[in-house]
Amino acid sequence: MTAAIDDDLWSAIGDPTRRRLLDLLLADGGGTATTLSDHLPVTRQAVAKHLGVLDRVGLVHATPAGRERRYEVDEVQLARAVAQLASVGAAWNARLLRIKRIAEAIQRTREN
Amino acid sequence: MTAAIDDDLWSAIGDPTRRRLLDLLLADGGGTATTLSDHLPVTRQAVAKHLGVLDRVGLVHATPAGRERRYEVDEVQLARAVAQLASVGAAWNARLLRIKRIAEAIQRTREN
DNA sequence: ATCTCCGTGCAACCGATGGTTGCGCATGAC
DNA sequence: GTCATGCGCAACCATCGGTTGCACGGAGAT
Repeated sequence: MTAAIDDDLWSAIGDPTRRRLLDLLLADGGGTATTLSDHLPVTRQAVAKHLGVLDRVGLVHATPAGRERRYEVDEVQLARAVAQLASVGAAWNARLLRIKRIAEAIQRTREN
Repeated sequence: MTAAIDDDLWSAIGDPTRRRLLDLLLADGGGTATTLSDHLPVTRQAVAKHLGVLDRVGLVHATPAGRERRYEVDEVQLARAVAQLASVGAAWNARLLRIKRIAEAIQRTREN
C-alpha cells in the first residue's frame, strides 16, 4: 500500500535535522542557512545541504535577497507530505485493528 | 515541538525498505529474513540488517523457531510510531493553518 | 550415524549521505 | 576603497544501505 513515488518525500522528512529545519521555518516564517544554523547543533554548511535536498523535493523554495538566500516552506508541498504521513499511519492502523479483531475472535472461540 | 527521543523511531520508519518490511509483516502476520526477501528487491542480508534495526527500536521482535528466525510486529510499539506520525503531522497542519489565516487577514486589510 | 540441504550469521567491501573544516568569492556597509 | 559577512565549493571522515562470499548449525533423508 505504501506509494513508491513518494519515497523522496519520506526520506526528506525522515531526517531529524530536516524536520527541525521545517519546524524553524514554519515558526519564524523563513530564514537563511546561517540564521537557521544558529538554532541547530550543526554547521551552516550542513544546514545548507539539508536546505538543498528540501528544495529538490519542493518542500521549501529559496529567494535571493541581497547577498542573503532566504528560504521559505512551500505550504502546498508540506501539506502533501502531511497527507502522506496520515495515509501510511491510517493503513497501519487499519492492519493493527484487523489483527486485534482476529485476536479477539480467537479469544472468543476459545472461551466457548 | 518535535520530540528528540523518538528520532530513532523516525529514522527506523523513514527507510522505504523498512516500511515495506512492516507492511509485509503486517499482511502475512510475520515472516523470516528469507521469506521476506523474496517479496523485496534486496538480498536476504539486507533484509536481516533492516530487521535488526527494527528489532533494536522495538518495532518487531524475533522468536527462534527450529532453524528459522521468525519476526513479528510489536503492535504496541507500531501504534506508538503511528501516533508519532500523527502528532508531527498535526503540528505542521496547525502551523500551516495559522499561516493561511494570517495571509487571509493581510488580504482582508489590503482589500479595505 | 552421516550426509546433505537450507536458513542464519559474520566479515569485507562499495556507493551515498550527513557532518565537518577550510578556502575563495561577492556583495552590502563603512 | 576597504572591510566583513554570508555564501558556495571542495576535500575529507563516519555511518548506513546494499552487495558478495563464506562458515556454521539444525532438520530431514539414506
